[in-house]
Amino acid sequence: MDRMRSMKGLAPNVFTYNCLIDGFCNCVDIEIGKELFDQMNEVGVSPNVITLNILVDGMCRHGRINGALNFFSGMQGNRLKGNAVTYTTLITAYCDIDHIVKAVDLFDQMLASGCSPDASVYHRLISGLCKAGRMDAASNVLSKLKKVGFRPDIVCYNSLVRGFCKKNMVDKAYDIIKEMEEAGVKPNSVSYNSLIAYFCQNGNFGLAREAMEWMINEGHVPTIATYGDLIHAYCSNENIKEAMKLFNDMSSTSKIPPNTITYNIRIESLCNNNDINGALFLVDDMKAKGVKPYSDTYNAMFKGLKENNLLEDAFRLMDAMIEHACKPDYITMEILTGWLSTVGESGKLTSFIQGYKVSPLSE
DNA sequence: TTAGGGTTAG
Repeated sequence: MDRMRSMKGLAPNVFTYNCLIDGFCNCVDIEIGKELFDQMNEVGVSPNVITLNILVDGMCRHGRINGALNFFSGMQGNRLKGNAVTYTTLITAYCDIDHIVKAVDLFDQMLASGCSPDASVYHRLISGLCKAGRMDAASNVLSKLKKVGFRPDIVCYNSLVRGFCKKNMVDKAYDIIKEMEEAGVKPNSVSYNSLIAYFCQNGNFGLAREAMEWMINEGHVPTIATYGDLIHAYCSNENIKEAMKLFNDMSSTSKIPPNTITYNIRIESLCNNNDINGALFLVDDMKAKGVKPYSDTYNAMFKGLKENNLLEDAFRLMDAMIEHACKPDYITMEILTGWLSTVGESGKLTSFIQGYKVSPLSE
């Protein structure tokens, strides 16, 4: 931009600034984005609503949601009014941090300010309310959405199905599915998976498998999440045989190979049953199948190894983490700190944190 | 040429 201005004598316009601010907000530094915003005013380029939205979104993405709201409020007093995009961004951000009251408040504020919401604003709010388990309010917003002439889409319906299932209101979930069919929005695998998850959580394997059949008859294949739910539920109910069967079916018949989460479910279950060798075998199996273990895989293992005080195996896995650049998270640290300090191996932990291997059998 | 992407498993 500097070269454009000085060498070509071209003045940057609002597009130039918006692109630049977006770049700084997304990957470098919000403060520079704000400085550029101030600079626009100094050089007489008027920011538009897109400039506002870029900054609001940037602040939200950097966890500065209240800062974003303050910035927005400050602008509203001046010449910049928000639009549906501004409100969607803020409502989504507040929903994500479970400040659902604030999200609803912003929605009301939008209506009061005369800014007309689009379908997206309704969708986000419904999704947020469903996640928060506020199904009455979600149903309410759904009615409003329809009243003003929008139509819920598949994602919006799925939020509702899931929300009702989580609240043990499965009849309501079925009502939504019925409504979807009537509205010509075909339930998809996500819709069925919500029902399957509900039955799994209640240990109702008969109905879970029935829902899976229903899903298949409707032309949807079970997904990695379908299998994950079922395998987890079978493990929790100590029906390891059935869990194993599904796990093996995944690679052979279903052509959906188990992923990291599927492995984690089984590894956790084996560790809980003190079958450490079985769990270690699965970690090797992951390697053989090219499935990458993440910190939670290691955490499950460390927990099991700690219970059984199998230090050498833990050192081996700590090295594997270093080798594969898998970063320990706070859970890893919690498990290892407690364990290694009681057995007088805190030195290993220090090396581990610094990214050095710990295993080479120190004297 | 610039802005918002929301639903599923551990």
